[in-house]
Amino acid sequence: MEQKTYTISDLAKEHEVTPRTIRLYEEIGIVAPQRDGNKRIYAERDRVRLRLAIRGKGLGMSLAEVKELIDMYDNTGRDEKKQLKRLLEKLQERRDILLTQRRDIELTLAEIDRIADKARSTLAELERAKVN
Amino acid sequence: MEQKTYTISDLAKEHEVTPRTIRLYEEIGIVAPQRDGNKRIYAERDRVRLRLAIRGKGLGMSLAEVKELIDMYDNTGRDEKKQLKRLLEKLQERRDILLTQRRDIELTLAEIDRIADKARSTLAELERAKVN
DNA sequence: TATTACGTTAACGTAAGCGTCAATTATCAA
DNA sequence: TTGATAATTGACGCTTACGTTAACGTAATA
Repeated sequence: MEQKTYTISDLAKEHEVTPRTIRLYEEIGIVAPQRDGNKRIYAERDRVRLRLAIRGKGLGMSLAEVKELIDMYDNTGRDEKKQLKRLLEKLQERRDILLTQRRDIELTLAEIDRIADKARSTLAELERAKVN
Repeated sequence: MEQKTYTISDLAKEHEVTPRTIRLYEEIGIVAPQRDGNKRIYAERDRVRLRLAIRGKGLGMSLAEVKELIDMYDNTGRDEKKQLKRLLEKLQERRDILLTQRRDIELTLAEIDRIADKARSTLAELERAKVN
């Protein structure tokens, strides 16, 4: 089975980030491309990890947190009990944070809808009053 | 109706931030306490805005974005059409972002549950095998 | 009165997350 | 061969969001 590969600008365009960003993520250890001379060759695995990283960032995680979490995704299997327990703890922590965030999003969405409704009705009044 | 007021450390403790943070938020315009001599006196309005700010931060907003959004919460009423339309646009933008975030949270939660299940069953196997 | 707690401003420090050159190399089409 | 295009490695700079002294004032309490 042939592996599909990507250049840095392939991934940059696809994810709407700059190459600089991807190189930074490599420095941190989020991606680990192969080399063809001095060109970086990214595998599907890198692509997935990049996507996960960007998603995590969008949720407010630091790159360090992102790396930790993503490494865990890859890490399943062949682990000692201690590692596995640690993994489960970490997952639980992140889960709690995500649940809090989801709740905060619901709260904020509700606020926004409330404000928007108000604004729309005020606007409608102005229209009726012909205050253009 | 008497107004309840708070000191900076009241709010700091309640929201688990340092006074330094609250003073920074004042500089930015998120809160605007009264003064008693050179002591800051926070009203309920400040408390609400601080809470909203912290919530927004937890969702990955910058303080500038937070301020913009919070100001809009306060701004309803006595507005011209143009302002109202601008407000509605901004609310829509933020709404879209929140919906994306919510979806990303669902995706991440699903991933976490998948990994956790796997880890738990691996752990159970190790237990059975008495590899302690 | 001395201590403790809490408040103030001012200023420097720092980690994160890139942007932005600069100087260079490699590739590919015309 | 000559550009044009894309890639590379530094290296410096910048913004955000605070932390962390320092140096000092005030107010209640022992």
